[in-house]
Amino acid sequence: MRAGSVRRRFQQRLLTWYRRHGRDLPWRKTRDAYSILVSEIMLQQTQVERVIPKYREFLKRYPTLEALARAPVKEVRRTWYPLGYNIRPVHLHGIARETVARYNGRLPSDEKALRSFKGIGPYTAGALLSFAFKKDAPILDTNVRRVLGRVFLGPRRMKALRGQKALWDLSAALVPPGKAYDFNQALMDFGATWCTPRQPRCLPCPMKAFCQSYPLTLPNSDVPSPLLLSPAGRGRVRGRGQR
DNA sequence: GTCCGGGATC
DNA sequence: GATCCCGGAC
Repeated sequence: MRAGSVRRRFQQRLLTWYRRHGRDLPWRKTRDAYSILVSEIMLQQTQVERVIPKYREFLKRYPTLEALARAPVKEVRRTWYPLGYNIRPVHLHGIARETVARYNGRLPSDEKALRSFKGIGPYTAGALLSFAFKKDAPILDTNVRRVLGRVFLGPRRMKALRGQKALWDLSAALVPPGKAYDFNQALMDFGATWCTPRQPRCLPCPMKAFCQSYPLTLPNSDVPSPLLLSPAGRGRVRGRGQR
């Protein structure tokens, strides 16, 4: 199968999967860049279920970037509690103030300016470009890394991977022009709810015909082999992941 | 009780 | 690579 063909099938199948299985999340109902920024900062290292109520509370208290910029940072930290990683509200507040001071209150929509803010790294920049500004930008977080690694590379080439550039390039090559928003949201949902770290749903997976990791069996879902349980075996076992 | 997962910073 | 925080899996 040619690479371009796999790419198109992946795009098409992912978007079809998303129409049926995509999550209904509050930050997908808005076009307001500031609201999307708040959601993305909250979603760094924090699960969706914990973010949802705090996202609503935060936006009620600070409905606009200007309102957030006016607030004392100490109060913003209190509002943030108990989401954790408490440098994040400080960064978010700094982004709001800097945007008011340097960008006339409008979040910049180019990557370089976004990355210049503390608290916006490679992932969040891509998320803002595609989700808030509807640009054809790639994203790469651990969900996406896992999905693309499994489907396009397989375990061998994944292991051989050094940095992340190859996966960024792959993510970029996959974005269907004009559909980055839906496609990237779909990638996130697929990684979070389907192609999960543990017990991925391989059997009903729409990608299994061309997935480089199908069928995936995790080390800890194996039936314990007699070798591992025997006295001779036990002495040589070093935790999970034996090959 | 311990381990795993998860972006950005330094 | 260490650090930040916490929920959930085991």
